[in-house]
Amino acid sequence: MRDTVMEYNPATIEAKWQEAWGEGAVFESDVDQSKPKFYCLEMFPYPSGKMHMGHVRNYSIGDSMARFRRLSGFNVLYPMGYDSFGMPAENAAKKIGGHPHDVTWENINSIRSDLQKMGFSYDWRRELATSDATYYKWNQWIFLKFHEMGLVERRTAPVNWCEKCDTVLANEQVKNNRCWRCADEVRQKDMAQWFLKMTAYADELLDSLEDIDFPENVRAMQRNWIGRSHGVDIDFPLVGEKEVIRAFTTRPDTIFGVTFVTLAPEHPLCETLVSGTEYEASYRELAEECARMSEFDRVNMLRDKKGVFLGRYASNPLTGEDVPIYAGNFVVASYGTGAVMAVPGHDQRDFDFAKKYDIPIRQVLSEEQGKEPKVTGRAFEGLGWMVNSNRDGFDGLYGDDAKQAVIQALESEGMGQGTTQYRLKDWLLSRQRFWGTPIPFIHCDDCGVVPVPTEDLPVELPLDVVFTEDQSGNPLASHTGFVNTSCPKCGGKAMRETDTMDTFYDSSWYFLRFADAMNNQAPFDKISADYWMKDGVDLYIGGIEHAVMHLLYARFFTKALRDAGLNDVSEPFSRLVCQGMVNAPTPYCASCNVELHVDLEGSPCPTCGDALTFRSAKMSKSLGNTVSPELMIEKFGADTVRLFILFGANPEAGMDWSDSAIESNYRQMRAIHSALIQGIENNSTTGNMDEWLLARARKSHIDWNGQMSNIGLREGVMISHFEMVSDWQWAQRRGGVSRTAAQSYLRTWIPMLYPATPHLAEEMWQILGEEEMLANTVIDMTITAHENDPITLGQEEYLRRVIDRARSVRELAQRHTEGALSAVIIQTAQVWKDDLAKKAIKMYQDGFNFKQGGSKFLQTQPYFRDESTKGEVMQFWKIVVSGQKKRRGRIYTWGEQENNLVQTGFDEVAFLSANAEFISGALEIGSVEVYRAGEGEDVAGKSRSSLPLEPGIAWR
RNA sequence: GCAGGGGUUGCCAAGCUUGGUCAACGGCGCUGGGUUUAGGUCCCAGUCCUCAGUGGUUCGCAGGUUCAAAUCCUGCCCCCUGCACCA
Repeated sequence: MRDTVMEYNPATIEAKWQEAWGEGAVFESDVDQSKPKFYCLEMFPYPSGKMHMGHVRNYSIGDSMARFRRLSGFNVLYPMGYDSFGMPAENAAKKIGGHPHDVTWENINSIRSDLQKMGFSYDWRRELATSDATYYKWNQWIFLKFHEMGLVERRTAPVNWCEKCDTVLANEQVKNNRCWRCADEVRQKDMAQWFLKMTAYADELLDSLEDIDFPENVRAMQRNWIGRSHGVDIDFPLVGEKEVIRAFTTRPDTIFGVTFVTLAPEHPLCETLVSGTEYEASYRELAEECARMSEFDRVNMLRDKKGVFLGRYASNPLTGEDVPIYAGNFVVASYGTGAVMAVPGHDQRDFDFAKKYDIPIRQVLSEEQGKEPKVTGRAFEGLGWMVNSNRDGFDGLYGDDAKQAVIQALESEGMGQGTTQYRLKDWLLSRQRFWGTPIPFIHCDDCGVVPVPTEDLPVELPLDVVFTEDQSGNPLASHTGFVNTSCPKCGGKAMRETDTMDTFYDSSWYFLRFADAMNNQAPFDKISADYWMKDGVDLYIGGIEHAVMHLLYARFFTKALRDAGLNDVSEPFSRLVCQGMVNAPTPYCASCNVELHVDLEGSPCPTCGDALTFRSAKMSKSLGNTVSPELMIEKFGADTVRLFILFGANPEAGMDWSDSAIESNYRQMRAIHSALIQGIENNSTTGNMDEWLLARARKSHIDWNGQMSNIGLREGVMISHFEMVSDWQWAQRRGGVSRTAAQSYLRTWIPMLYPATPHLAEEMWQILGEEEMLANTVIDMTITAHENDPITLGQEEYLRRVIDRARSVRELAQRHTEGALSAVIIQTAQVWKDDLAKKAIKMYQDGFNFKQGGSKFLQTQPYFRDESTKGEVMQFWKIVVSGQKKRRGRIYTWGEQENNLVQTGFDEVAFLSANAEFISGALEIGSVEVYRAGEGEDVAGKSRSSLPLEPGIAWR
């Protein structure tokens, strides 16, 4: 046995335990109302081939937490699946002339095998792939449910079209007018599309954001995205017409400053107003210019605000005053009403516009109460006191009062309506692509658009489709077997809907499916969902890139499904952790500010010819700076990779890949391994360090549990994988421990190694003689310190400090001494110092006022009356109770350990003498002399500076 | 412009919510020593300045509060992320 366990051989033990876990089905968990649950979830991967470092990081964090919670007695749900619909598979199929189904499964099988090699503790029974009909059937079922609830709408609207992806996109999926996936420019197109009415939940989505434990930036992004603003729709009657222009504003308090009205060029009224007039030509020019440009370019050139007068006037509903109507290139048709009441006095943009076109500027708010507004050459946009109102009853009102007064006046006169606007739009979820969930509707010439009856689900994607590179459009549309069907209502000939769902739909409820993944009667059972999802997924880990899209959709789904009666929970994720990126060194040109491919390492910059330096950049294929997890596992083992990932940085911080760091972590694993072996083989019957080592174990365990409970993985691992090794080694150097203590230490330590490096922990646990796997073990997390622990730990720290201080003086001492040093002389504090310090601590704890009563107390002390020591006593007292210069008095700085030592009358001389041999070894000095100051020669005058716990140290 | 997050001793990075035990955890790098046939591994020590030690100057910059500030307050500078002529 000895030979097999002496060497750390990760390949062997990792395979062994992965198999044992699988055979024992130890990670399978079911609803158990008697146990507290912990639902740990990672954003499931899109199966794009191999597992990459980003995945490794994400899942290493999750797996450690899942294992930690199991160890603590929780019933843990920890599932894994694949977000396997989507375009890359379809595009890959086109390239190789295959079917996305096959491409997808090849990738899934590859990723699954990678996941298993890392030893992640998933309940594999629950594995799912969204491209399976067993999953997407429920997508369709839910869609029909939403349809019943009135949340589904098919309507023709201008939508975002991506040419390259050959499909429409949701608003959330367009960044800077570019497709989030392929970065191709998106253009607007009118199409009949399917929408989910997410706006019906806008308020709840925004308001409940306050109650969930999301990172602040994610919350801010969602808040921003929903973009709720309170205001009022105001009707400006067209002069000489019956029609009105409805404008939305959040600043009704500025209504008396309106000097013109601006319409979006796309506003239908523009056309009506100018048609056949002298203003038509200039309007058309503007409108066409705007239409020609993509929205992106339009935004970019909007520094140049442009507008044209439309030749007509509208009247201010509160004053009857006529103001000109303009069309402006900066007014967005899709926000609010597409019309803006312009107040140049209090809106900088309107101000600039008014200056340019010579429109009057009127200030109707004052910055200071009771004063006239200042003329500053720019708009005052803050809240102020109303002035110059062309109507009684408004001047002097401020802020919300002012706004409310105006809204009330408008409402009572039927000229306006208080309202709330959102930036959030309904979710456009239809896609003109093959590899997605078919939308379960049928088009019938007679009956219109008819839902597929639930008993006919799933509407399956055909497998007999040939994909080719030159193909364009959706192959579903040309698959007659799929398209041709009969109408469920009238039985007549009908056609299937060929649009499929956005893949974000699939991931919007997969966490609920995981709660009851094998269910073939329903998407999930309510009891299971409510058990596992109570208060949401307890820990959800994934990338920040889904802050708005996935996380918003999932929140919407959970609420909508709740209203459908499928579950009780309202928020899917109670604690969200966005793990940081994994970066790696990349060639970098400082002058050009570009990161370059690793192949260019050592060459000059291809653009400017400068020498390249290195910089950390996100691992990416295009830079070639990726590191293959597979290779690393092969080289160092999964446990080392996991340790590196967890110890390298806190979950939310970015981390840099480093070859030397992973090697150092591998060394650490070996150090742990050999310490464990040494511990297991220890047969000593005596042990000087028993008490100390076990006290350390208790303290480490308490700290570790605290850190791990709060996802402080880096700190947790530092304790379990670093400090505890050092403690073990220190105990060995200081005289070793007995078999009993070693065994006890290992029984505390090995389980602590388990969350981060489970294979090694299981192996050692078994060698230790335990029969039950750690995977099946619950350990006591309520370990507390023993009463004597502070003293035990304090003494050892005292020794270390004495040695440290001796070392730091050594060099200086050498300079003052001729010849080699031969002895270190340690003078501990005089008895009276110990006594005074003890009293001072007690007095401090009793709340004694040292400033007032300090010197009076001193005078009662015997050693104070002795003229020869009086000065020293004074000085000492000051150091102890008030400190000197920047350093506080010792009574304040001593911790629990020090206080305990001083108060229990710790005998420093006896302790140091007993350890003289160790000290002389550590300091590599022949002789160690210890005595109380005054009881031996006062070498180098150190007796005076000796303090309790800080003996005077001299060299000779 | 708006919003969110940051700037800590060579690098990475704790701590700052609940001011004092913070010259400030830990890792990397570097230096020295030991172990080893050698290299590697491993172990020990050092790594702001000064000094036979309880001293000085540090935690983006400048002020302020306090007996006491990396930690609280004010202003400024810089960096990152998201949104953006949103009325």
